[in-house]
Amino acid sequence: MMQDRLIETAIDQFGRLGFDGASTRDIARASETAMSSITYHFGGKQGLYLACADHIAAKLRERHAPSMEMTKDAQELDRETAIERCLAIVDMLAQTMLHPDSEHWARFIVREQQAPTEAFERLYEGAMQAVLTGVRSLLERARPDIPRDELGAMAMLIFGQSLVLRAARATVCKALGATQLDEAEGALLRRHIRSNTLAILSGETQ
Amino acid sequence: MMQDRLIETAIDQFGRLGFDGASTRDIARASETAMSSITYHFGGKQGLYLACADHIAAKLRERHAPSMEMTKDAQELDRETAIERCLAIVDMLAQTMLHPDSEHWARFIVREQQAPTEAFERLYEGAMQAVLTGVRSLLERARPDIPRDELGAMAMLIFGQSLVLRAARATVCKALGATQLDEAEGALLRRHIRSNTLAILSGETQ
DNA sequence: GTCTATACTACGATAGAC
DNA sequence: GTCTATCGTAGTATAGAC
Repeated sequence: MMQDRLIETAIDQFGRLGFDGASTRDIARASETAMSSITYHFGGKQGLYLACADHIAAKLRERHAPSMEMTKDAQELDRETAIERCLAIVDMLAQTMLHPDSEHWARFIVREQQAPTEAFERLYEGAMQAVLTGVRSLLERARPDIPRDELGAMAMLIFGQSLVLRAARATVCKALGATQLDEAEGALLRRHIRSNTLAILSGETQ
Repeated sequence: MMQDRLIETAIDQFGRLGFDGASTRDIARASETAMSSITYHFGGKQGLYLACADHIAAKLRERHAPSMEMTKDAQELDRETAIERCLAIVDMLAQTMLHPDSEHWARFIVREQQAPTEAFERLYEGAMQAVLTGVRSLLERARPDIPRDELGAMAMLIFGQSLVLRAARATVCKALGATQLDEAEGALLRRHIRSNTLAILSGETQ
């Protein structure tokens, strides 16, 4: 399908060059079609951009479906199980950030975070919101000492350890003395993320 | 000075729109000068871009000079003092990420992280490297159980909690149910960053 | 040093053939 | 549904007046 082909290419180009930097000419050429196909299928550059956001949200939702399953019965879990599930979800997120496939669309998302447009709403409501809500309900069991309205903040701070692997990838590589993050570095980082998160979640219950 | 005026405007525009999205016409107009001033002072758009990176590095270096002072004698510190200083530096970083002034240049940096150019080298060598090295030496005292070649990774993961406040600002706001991060949200986040980091640094020494 | 004027290139959108 | 051709706009760079 030509539409998917265009979207895949566009996510890469938009992520790399930004909305203005990317050119519909180049996207069409790389997809081996005419520029006017974009007008036909998506109505224009803006329409293609939003279609990219929807596509990414769907991928994300699919990828984190197993994590979501683990948060369904959060209310009934004991503390240790809740902690263990949090660790599993955080590790899943870390793996996503380390996975080469995430390179293209992660750039797209990070860009939207800086200057949110309608595309960010689609990303958030289409995928992020569910993960955030799920983890929040697990944190409620794992850290009953924390007020409920502060759990969202805690979730984001914990996620930060994983998100930094994409959002500040260049610096992470420098810090590790590596040119890229492959199997060895990934394992090391995941190990530390796990033990750090465990330390945080095992914190005082008062 | 017209050069500074152009740089300030350019950091904002480049950060917001990316290298291609920003236009020298607009930057010149917003700086109330002619477009050809950019050619004269910086040689062209690319030169202006690199000058922005140098300017940001200098600002960062200045801002974190006190933190750097605290890492000078890291070798001689006892564990508790090393931990306390780490917490202070991490809090300083969090404050930087929360400070409204960082909005403009933080966007610039995050952009460079995604697709590093020569500007990233200038940012890293001009400012980030020193902070990273300093914190690594503190971590060596705070967590003697961690192999030395893994301390860079640890530093970045800990920083991640603060960096996420800029890199994923839009999602952080959603998670807090806020439209922006002001005094109240900032205090809450800093408090949790501190206690999370303390939990991590107080970890097993084997 | 700073301006105006201009040359040249590339962009997105669209009309119309097939 | 996909192509080619073209229009109008906006980009950077540069030459030359002051």
